[in-house]
Amino acid sequence: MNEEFVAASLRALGHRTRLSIYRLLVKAGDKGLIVGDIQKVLGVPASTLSHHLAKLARVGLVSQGRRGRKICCCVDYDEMHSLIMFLTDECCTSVNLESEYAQDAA
Amino acid sequence: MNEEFVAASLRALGHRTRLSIYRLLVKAGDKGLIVGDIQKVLGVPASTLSHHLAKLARVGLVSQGRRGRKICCCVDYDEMHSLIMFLTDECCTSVNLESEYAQDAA
DNA sequence: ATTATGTTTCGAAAATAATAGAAATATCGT
DNA sequence: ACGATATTTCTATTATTTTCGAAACATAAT
Repeated sequence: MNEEFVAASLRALGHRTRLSIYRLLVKAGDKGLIVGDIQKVLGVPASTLSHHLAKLARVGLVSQGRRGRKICCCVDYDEMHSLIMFLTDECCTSVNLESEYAQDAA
Repeated sequence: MNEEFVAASLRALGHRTRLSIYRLLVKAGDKGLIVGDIQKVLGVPASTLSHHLAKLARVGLVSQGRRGRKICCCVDYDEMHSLIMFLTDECCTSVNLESEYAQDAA
């Protein structure tokens, strides 16, 4: 996770609609959500939604897979964990680092 | 921390230069850094840097205070902690959702 | 007061991102 | 093969962001 990639990931999440999409997918859990269902919930035009999903997928935060003629979207938790880890380790005080070290110590 | 504010904060960090600025300030620690010093390290024109700092300050990730004719910039760790907490609680695994479903089931 | 220093605001250009309708693509059911 | 459904790609428009020089502003030193 280099700085450029982290910035791109944060930028992907740093948009109202995309953050809503992401949180919706988190709520949906492992089985994910069909693009059409996301559209119904958020009321975004199909092409706009597709554009936003592509942006989330490009940085690996969301994965997509075809299921018949529908496409299922899923959160990639590893990616979010890496992101949170970066923010915690590289963008926080040593207070946080202490707790991490504590885990190592324990 | 509502969704709109979180999106704005992520957007503020989702830019190469601004993420570099932020990390630089984290490294600097509690005493922070003078704008001019940030400029020397990153080699960004003064007006551009000022614009980026304003963007980080607007969402509270960075605070600025005048010290004589210089201006000192400091990371606001609470803000970053809130952000990380949001991502952890609202954008992570179903561990959280289970507890939600658990409420329904209970 | 004047000058030097550090930073911001102004203003305008260039780059990037967001939006969405229409056409294209992929798959299913018949 | 054909029509229906789900989604993407194309294309264009509009909106936002980034960039940075020049001018303005604030403070300090003389």
